[in-house]
Amino acid sequence: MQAEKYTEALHPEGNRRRILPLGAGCRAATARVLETVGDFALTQKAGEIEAALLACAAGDKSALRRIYDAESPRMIGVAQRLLKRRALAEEAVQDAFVLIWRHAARFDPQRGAGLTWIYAILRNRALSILRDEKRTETSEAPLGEEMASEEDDPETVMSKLSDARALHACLETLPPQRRGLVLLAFVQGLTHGEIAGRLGLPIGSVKSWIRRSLIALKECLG
DNA sequence: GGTCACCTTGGTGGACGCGA
DNA sequence: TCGCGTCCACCAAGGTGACC
Repeated sequence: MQAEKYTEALHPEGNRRRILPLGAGCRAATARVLETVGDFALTQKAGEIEAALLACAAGDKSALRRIYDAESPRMIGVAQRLLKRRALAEEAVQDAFVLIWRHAARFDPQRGAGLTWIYAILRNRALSILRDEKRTETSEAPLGEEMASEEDDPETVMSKLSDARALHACLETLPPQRRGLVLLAFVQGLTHGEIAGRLGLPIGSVKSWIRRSLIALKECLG
């Protein structure tokens, strides 16, 4: 497996066990939220990630290592949020880094932020794994479905980034505190309890705010 | 809108049985 | 006796309805 091979290269000591839920699907929105909760690191790091991606495109393996060290814990958190299972989340992250390395040359900073590109690939890979899991559960699933590998193509991923703009616009309509809650829950992967603890709110309020915010987002998206 | 209580779901660990 | 698989109870987290 290429993914396993690459994970070995990234972590020769085999130490891959780290959980730190945090991620970004939309850099601008996330940066604003993180600013709200007092974390400026992401905005500063975004430039470093893009630089590392460009270095990867030039064949610099250490650059990929830097991205892995900086983002893999958060990526696992995001993937785990989607896939529920730690093992699948790690698999998704490994696959994502293989794709990132393979297609780094196609990354275009003019079309989107590096973090956005990385997390779009990760999210897409996680969803593909999720589909595969469901497919194995239901043997009668149609065979002619679109192959996951096609969607894994970063070019396709990049083209889909525009679809996120509608969601981004709808997020903008939410009050900042509500937007922050939604992103903390679904982008950073924090549990309701963690959010409640961090913001000093009753857990019931966190649940209600998230729920009502999601309803508002659904209405906004039509 | 904020909060609480209840229900559902998924993960985890221990107990138990079975076969080598 | 040991290893493995299955079952079950418990717990944490998410979702939802209802009350204030």
